[in-house]
Amino acid sequence: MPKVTLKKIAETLGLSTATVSKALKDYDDISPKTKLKVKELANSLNYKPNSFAQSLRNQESKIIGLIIPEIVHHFFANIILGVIKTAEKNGYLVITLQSDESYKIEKKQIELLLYRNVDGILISLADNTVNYKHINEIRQSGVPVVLYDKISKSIDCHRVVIDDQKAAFNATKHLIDIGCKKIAHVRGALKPQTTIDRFIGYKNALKAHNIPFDNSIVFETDHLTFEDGRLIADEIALKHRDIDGVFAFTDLLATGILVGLKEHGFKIPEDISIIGFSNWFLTTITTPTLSTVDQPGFIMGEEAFRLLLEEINDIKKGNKIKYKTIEIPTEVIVRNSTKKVS
Amino acid sequence: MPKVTLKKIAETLGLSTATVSKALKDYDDISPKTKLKVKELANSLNYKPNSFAQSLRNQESKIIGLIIPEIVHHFFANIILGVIKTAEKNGYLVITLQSDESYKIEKKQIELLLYRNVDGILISLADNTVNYKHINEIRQSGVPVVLYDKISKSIDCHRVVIDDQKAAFNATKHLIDIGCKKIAHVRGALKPQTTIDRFIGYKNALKAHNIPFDNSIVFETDHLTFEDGRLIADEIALKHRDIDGVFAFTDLLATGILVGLKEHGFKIPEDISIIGFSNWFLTTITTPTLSTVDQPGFIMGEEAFRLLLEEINDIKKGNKIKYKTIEIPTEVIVRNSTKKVS
DNA sequence: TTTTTTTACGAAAACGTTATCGCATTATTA
DNA sequence: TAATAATGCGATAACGTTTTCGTAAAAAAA
Repeated sequence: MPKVTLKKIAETLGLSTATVSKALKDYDDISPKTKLKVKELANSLNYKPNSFAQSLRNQESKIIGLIIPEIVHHFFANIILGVIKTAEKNGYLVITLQSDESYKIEKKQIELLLYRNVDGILISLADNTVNYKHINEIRQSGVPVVLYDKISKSIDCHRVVIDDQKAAFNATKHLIDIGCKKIAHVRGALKPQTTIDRFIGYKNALKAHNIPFDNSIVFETDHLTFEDGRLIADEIALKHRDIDGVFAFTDLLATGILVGLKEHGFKIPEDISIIGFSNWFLTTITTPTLSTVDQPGFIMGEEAFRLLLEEINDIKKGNKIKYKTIEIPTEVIVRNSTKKVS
Repeated sequence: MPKVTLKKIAETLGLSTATVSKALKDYDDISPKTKLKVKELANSLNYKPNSFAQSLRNQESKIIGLIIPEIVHHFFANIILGVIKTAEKNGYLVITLQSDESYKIEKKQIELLLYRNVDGILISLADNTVNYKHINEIRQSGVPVVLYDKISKSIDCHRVVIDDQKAAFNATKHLIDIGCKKIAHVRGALKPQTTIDRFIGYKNALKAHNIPFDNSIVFETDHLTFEDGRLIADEIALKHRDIDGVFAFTDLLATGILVGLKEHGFKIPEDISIIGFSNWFLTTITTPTLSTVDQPGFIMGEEAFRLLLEEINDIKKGNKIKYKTIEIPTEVIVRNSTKKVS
């Protein structure tokens, strides 16, 4: 299987590689007959241009990099899908890497991607990333970056996010609307901005509806696991039986709480309503099914790629770039774990 | 940010690009002093070789393609992770694509990857792929392919699989071992080989333990969904109350059955034991937690990449290749949905 | 017919790297 | 001292493509 190149086609046809190249690209200084001949031969030989040569010549790879903190995760898997599918439609392929939520790995992977001359990078910052030199290095090498989901406000670039405050506000408001009076919040550690924002949204909703904020029913946990959810359920059953609504930071946590409370004999949603966050698949198979806030990963991935493409093209055209932050709307999904108190 | 190339380094140092290139690569016909000078300058200028030029010159991309039927899926996400991490360790990056379980898309994506001159392709066949011309085209173009998970025995290449028959045998055997006498099997449609193999494993286990096979308690469903599981639970509750064990084709199905049976008042595992397949995350959060068969995605991805790399290197060295099929061991994970009848 | 325009193609450089040779210069041996 | 060997570097071609520019030949206009 000898590689078929422009040169080979040119030789068999008695033309120059220049002519062949132009014929295939429909340049208008090539006669229709020549074009036809060339295209026919190219087809029959199953000619595929060598993408390295093209990339080298055109200074673009048509490949972008995607850095994800954790692939095995419903939300992020959806992001990958959104990015990949949109990229493919636009003639781009995607190299995916997982940072394991580590700044060090994130940094190394960025270098890896730059070395491969990707046309752009999509990145969701690792939780322990607090230093943005590595991101700025990307920009200095002229490669566009778009931040998605876990962003930093101190990096000037396109961003795709959800409004965590608003989403949390609406989740809490839903509990209030169905009649909950004593609403707990279960959250993670302080670090990621999302934790803070959802907490703020929760407090804002209480305030907006004249419900006093009570810090003793804000539960903090480090691990955001199912098991942690159960432990918090124990605590609620033991010390806070007057709670009638729970807004949890993630669906997994919410599921743990749900199961834990059921084990303590609480009826969900009759005794306590529970709402989670993210709309993971598992929320559809709990008993009762879990109300949640949909965090649309696919759309976020889609939009992130679109923004990146926009910037790539703007750079090509020499347009001045005005960085945007796109906010993807979230939606409260009401299922059976929250119910109007009648 | 002008690109720093070999030429630039050569010019500032009064050397030729050839010398610079060789100095950086520690050729032994370059003096130590020159090497030092070159490396220092390269470092301080933050020189990164242009990977297109290298690829063009060396005829290798150090990129492989990975085609997955469905990314948003616990097992496949783990495969991606296994591939990506192992590839990264070995200096390769991975372009991931999703075939949506479609032969047509799969075919198009293979072309996409070949056009980009990937050094190899990892692919799990789409359920509706019955024609293997597209796979053979990969091989004809000299690019190695490794099939993983959903393979075809009629394609001669490296393969990574689990032994579905053995795994299903062991799952069923586990039910028998704990004392189940009337064991149902819930399976999918005929098409994928996995369906057939697990069914065979189930039957073999019955036979090996002198339990008569009863086709009326083999339930077939098209969708492999949670909801389908519930429907089958209805059927069991209605017509087959003597069943004391269920081996389901997937964890999701098993979860549906578990929930459905509980709603019908069955105690799990006291009345009926249930075992699923794949060890998805959700099996750890059902009540009771679900016994299952671990299908180790990460390891499969890891091994698939290793085989691919082996073939890439064998081709380089001109070694003759003997195709292997690696079987990744599975393991029955006993949780609370199966219990010894005392 | 001659001049001008149009048409159709090719030469050549460029993208950045690598590896084979060959050739000076210096060091070693006779 | 002369012949030989080792050392250190550079010229060059090659990987395959794209695009600018130049130039023949053919067509149109004079």
